[in-house]
Amino acid sequence: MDQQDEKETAPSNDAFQYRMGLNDNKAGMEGLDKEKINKIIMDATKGSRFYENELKKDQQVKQRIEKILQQKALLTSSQISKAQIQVDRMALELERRRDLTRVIVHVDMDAFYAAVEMRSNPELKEKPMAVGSMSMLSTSNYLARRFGVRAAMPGFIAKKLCPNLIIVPLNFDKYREVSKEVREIFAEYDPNFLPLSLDEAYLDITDHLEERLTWPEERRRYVKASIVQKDDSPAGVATSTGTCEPEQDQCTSPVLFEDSPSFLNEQTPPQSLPDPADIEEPTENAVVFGTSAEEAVKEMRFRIEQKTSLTASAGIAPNMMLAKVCSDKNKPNGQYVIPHDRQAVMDFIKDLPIRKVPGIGKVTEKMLQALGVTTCTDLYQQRALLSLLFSEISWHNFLNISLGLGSTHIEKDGERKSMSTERTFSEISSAEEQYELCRELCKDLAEDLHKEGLKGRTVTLKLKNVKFEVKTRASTVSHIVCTEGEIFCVAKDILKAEIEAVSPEPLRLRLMGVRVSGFTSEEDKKHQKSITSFLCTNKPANKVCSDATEKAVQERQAPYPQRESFFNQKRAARQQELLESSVGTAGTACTSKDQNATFPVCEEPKAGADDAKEKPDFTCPICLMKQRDWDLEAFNKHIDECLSKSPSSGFSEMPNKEKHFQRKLTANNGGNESDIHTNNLKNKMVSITPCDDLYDFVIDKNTLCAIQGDQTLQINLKECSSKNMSQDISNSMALGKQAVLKGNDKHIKSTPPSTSASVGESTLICPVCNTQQDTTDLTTFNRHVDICLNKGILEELKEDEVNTGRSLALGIHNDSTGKGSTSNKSTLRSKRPGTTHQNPASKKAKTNCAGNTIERFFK
DNA sequence: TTCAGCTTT
DNA sequence: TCCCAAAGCTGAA
Repeated sequence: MDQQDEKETAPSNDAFQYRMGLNDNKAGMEGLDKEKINKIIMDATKGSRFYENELKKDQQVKQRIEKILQQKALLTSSQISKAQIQVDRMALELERRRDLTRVIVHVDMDAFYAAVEMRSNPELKEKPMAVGSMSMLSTSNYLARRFGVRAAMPGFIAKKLCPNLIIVPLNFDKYREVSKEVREIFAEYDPNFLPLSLDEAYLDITDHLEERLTWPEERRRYVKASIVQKDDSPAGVATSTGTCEPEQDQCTSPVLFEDSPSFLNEQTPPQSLPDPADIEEPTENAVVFGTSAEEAVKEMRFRIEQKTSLTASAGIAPNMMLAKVCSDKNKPNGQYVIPHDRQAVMDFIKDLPIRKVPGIGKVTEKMLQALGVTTCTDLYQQRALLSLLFSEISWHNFLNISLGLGSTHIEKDGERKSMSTERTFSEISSAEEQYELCRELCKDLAEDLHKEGLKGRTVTLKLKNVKFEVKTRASTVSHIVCTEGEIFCVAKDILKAEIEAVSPEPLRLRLMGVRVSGFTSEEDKKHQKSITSFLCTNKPANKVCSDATEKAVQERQAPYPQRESFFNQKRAARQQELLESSVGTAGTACTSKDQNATFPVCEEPKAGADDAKEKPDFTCPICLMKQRDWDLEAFNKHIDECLSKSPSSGFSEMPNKEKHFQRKLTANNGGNESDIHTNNLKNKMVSITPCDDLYDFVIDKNTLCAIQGDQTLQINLKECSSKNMSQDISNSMALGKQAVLKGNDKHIKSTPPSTSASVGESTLICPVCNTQQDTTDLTTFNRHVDICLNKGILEELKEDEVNTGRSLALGIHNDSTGKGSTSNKSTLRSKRPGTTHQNPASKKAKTNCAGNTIERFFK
């Protein structure tokens, strides 16, 4: 927003002078002069931790400058001449491609938030006011700016500059509402306009202008409406009747500047003087706008003001870079145009300070200044030098700027690349509170991600300590994360590592943020769906398939008999048991929804057997890419390559069918967690057979975290008694409990399904065949489970083959049809749940448990 | 490629 | 008592 128009124009060696800006201090006006403002700010900040950190950052910039100057000193004249030739060649090419045909407009609302607030409360118009809080201001009105009160300044400092300053809290809903009205107008000039924020947008009005030429005068005629200030009630549409004279008291347009020129009397800057033939005389309250770009933009601004009683400034130029610079030129409530010819562009660029150019900020300005570059002319003259000292991207950018070039087509941003949330607070030093906060952030972020249907693989934790030092720590996991639990599982490990890094000192934080990036593309998602539904026969419908998909799937399945997988049969049996055992008890273990969830509702849409034969659809189980038109050999080779590329990891990356094995859950978390609080959990097998299925399990010191789709179950192990823990776990799962279970008071009280879980040495129940094993020895038990699993998958694959006509074989043995070849078998190793995620502190130390290797390949 | 920090808006 | 969100760049590993 208006941070741009508040961009400091004068560079400074002082870390704080950047808060200075235009201080127009008109004669007779109340306000402060520059020195006074500087002094007040300095007094208010000097010695603070923030100040110390700013000085530190300043030092770092100085070091960068020194480095670049050293590099410069090493350059020979021949290097520079060589570079000159290259750069000039490039400049020539850029010149050749210069496009002056588009008419790009950058529109920026004046002091937007402040103006909206003043519109709501006209009393504020006569007072210095700002929008924000004591910690930070978003913007200020022009009266407050005379005191040096500016955007991005903390409120408490602003108060020192201007004790009478009124600080109004932000109200985004209100700003969004007004923004919507403004955007409706933008859309009439360019339906593909690009909003940058609530108060700023780029428009390409080239097409509009062409069309405009054919418009009759009537279409360019607007009646000036009265603007009666009411709370949040802007003026009627511009063409409405019943207007009042501008001189009347109620007609307070524009809202922002009582001393600014009224719209129609506005002093047009010399460059933007319209062709006298172009503008037509207003008659009474009507005004007719001409057909030129300037007239169209004036009309747009007029309509914005009429509709919202807020003013906007605009820049008109052949490209986005120039348009943006222009919109700042006659701010507030003005516009500026650069005619569409090369000379006009070069004239405009000539003395333009580089700092005015979007993309060149405080640091870049200082670096360039150290090299003697302050204007765009300097930028052009030093082009060879810059090409040797800066990265390619940077010097290309500099060259473009110095030629007055910029993007000529307005492109909406591509797909979002990350999503984050962060919070600033007064110091938090207790680890417990930090984890709690981290969870809260994960929760918020998960909700936001859910709204946009995003899932990513990289979780970044941002921490700012009380010394204002910012740290970011990222962790990329092999599985997709999107739920609170999934994000938290990664984030909390990063946090833990950071807490431990400063131990025994506490980590003293003032900000924490969580970000998720590395989003799966639409294609990935599709393939992900394809592979998971292929491999998973028991995922609750809403977790993987949309309702529509599910319906379609079911319809497509209709001609085929409902097939029960080995696992499903076992599950169904357990369900039955569960239901029977819970009859008559309060708090039934499984809801009807749960029951539904145990039946195959999310199968891969199956084409008929013939179809399958005709159109082999090889989806690689590793990279999830559909490998169409490949022959078997190529496909297997592809999988082998994928496997060799794919990082070894915990079970979380396994396709869902393999996740069945996760129920063989060891409570030993990589060895370091030997102090698992609970009672006998250490190195013990926790066999969990919940009525719902396919959970990811994560155990840390105190928490067992079971994740399934959007559901996250957390069981605080610390607060579970060893006797009841298995029940706690199974109960939670049986009820699909989503709440965080904490403390005994929150434990589920209903009668537990007695057979679904077991803990400890006395009862080990095989999660596959569901029978109790007469052993307390872990190895023996694991062996049994392995045998069961292999048996199970074999049966299931056979069934699959019968039902789909697709031939599958187990790589560890011969294929069951006798037609397979083991020579080029591809292997998909299902890993034991040693670790479920990467611990940032020991990223490389992933646990790979032996045994239970399922090798399968598709044929 | 990934990560961490920085810059910019 | 000095914000928040997102993107892009850079240098290092």
